[in-house]
Amino acid sequence: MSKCEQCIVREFSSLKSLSKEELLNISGCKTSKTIKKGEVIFEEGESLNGVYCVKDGICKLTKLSANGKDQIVKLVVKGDLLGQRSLIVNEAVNLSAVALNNMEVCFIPKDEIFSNLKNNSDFSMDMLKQMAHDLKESDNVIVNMAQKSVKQRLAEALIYIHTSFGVDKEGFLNVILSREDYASVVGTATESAIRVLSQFKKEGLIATSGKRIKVNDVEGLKRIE
Amino acid sequence: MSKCEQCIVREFSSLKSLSKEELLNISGCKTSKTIKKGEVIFEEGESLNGVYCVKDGICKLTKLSANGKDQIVKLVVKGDLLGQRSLIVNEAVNLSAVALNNMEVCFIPKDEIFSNLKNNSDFSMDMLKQMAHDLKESDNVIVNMAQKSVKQRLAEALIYIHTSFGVDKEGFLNVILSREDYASVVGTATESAIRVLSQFKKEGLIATSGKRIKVNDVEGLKRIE
DNA sequence: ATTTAGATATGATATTTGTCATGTTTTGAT
DNA sequence: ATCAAAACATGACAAATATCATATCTAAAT
Repeated sequence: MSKCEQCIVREFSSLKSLSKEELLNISGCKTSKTIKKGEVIFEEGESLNGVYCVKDGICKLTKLSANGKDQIVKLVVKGDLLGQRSLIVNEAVNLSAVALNNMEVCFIPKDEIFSNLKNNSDFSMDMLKQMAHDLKESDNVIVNMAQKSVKQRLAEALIYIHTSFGVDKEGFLNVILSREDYASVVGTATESAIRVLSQFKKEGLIATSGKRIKVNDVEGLKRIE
Repeated sequence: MSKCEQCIVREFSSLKSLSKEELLNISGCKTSKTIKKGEVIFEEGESLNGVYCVKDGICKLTKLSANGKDQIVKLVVKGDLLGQRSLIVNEAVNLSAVALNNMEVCFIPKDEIFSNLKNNSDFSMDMLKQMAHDLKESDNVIVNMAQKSVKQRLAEALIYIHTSFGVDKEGFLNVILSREDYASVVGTATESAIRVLSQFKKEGLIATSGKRIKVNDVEGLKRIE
């Protein structure tokens, strides 16, 4: 079993303040897991007995709305933890996590996290910082949802994915979402998302090949009203 | 100067895990402040050197959107802390705080908070819990904004204010918001908010007297589609 | 290579929401 | 009590978005 201490992901994650001994403890009780594209890591309402540390791959966090549609609340990458929020308040998770490509995750049991929170104030602080950051992001999302048009939201989603997750050798976005997923990110009907993407394509702001999307003109997307 | 130890607000707030000594320290360096209805406590972009503990009154947290409209992100009551998020990540505040009625707040300097975070893991834990809770709330708001109609959002806002902040002897909501504020809570045009409220009134779901609103039929509001 | 379900695309139309104009009511200051 | 400014209200219309229908494309399974 690989050691957490040597995991490249560690330096990006909230785990960076843990000492060698603490990391060894985690290594000893963690379980690695491979998750295939499309598979569910956990589902809204489930109780988790620990957190997942994302070693590789990308997943979406979704929440089921009253009208039966899924809303994508966040995209999660390498280095992020999954499930820490619900662990801390000791509740069932409020979001579902679904892999968007093949993933490598490590499951770290609850007790391990709590004992480190209790004994290592730097770790607590990092966790606090992570949550404070997430909270700020959430505030931004709320304002965007409330005040911007579908076109603007979709343009921003494309820019966000472009800059945060990067592109492959051909220039296509590394994160591949279905049109339905895009609709679910910006909170609109699938047809509306398709229409707006078609328009962006006509205007040369993006190019597509199947479900792969290439962002040609970030500045142009920023100017969308 | 009044002592934090005796402050009724303490038991509701994240400060509840602090020891007598820690509270005495805070008492010694805190400053009490009276804030009048409509006054700004802090503005988006400002740097805070501490947090505000709300002793009495209600305020709104708003964020200016790119189109120049304010979005109300959260309503804050007795017992809540203001500014802890920005303190923890050491950034300027991302929201403005404006009093909705006369308020009593205490300002607690940064160092005091940090030293307690470092030395009292229960306090850190309470802070984490508070943020985890806020994060869950934010997720819910995001989904509602993205998936529900203005009518539904306004109905839910009324229910939320009704149940969370209560009513006066005559049955009117304790929190008095202008129509513009309601629009800003649900993310719509002021005229739209006015129209929907008028409709709710016609349907007998609410009653109004000036800007005061009485919720007559919570169940009816829940059924709004 | 063929099939076929699912995804993407687009038109037609309905519904929701925003904007502008204008009138009325409320509120607070004098 | 009076007045002005702000808040509230409502109509008419425009724009954005959703919904339904249907056609085409794509990718995975046989």
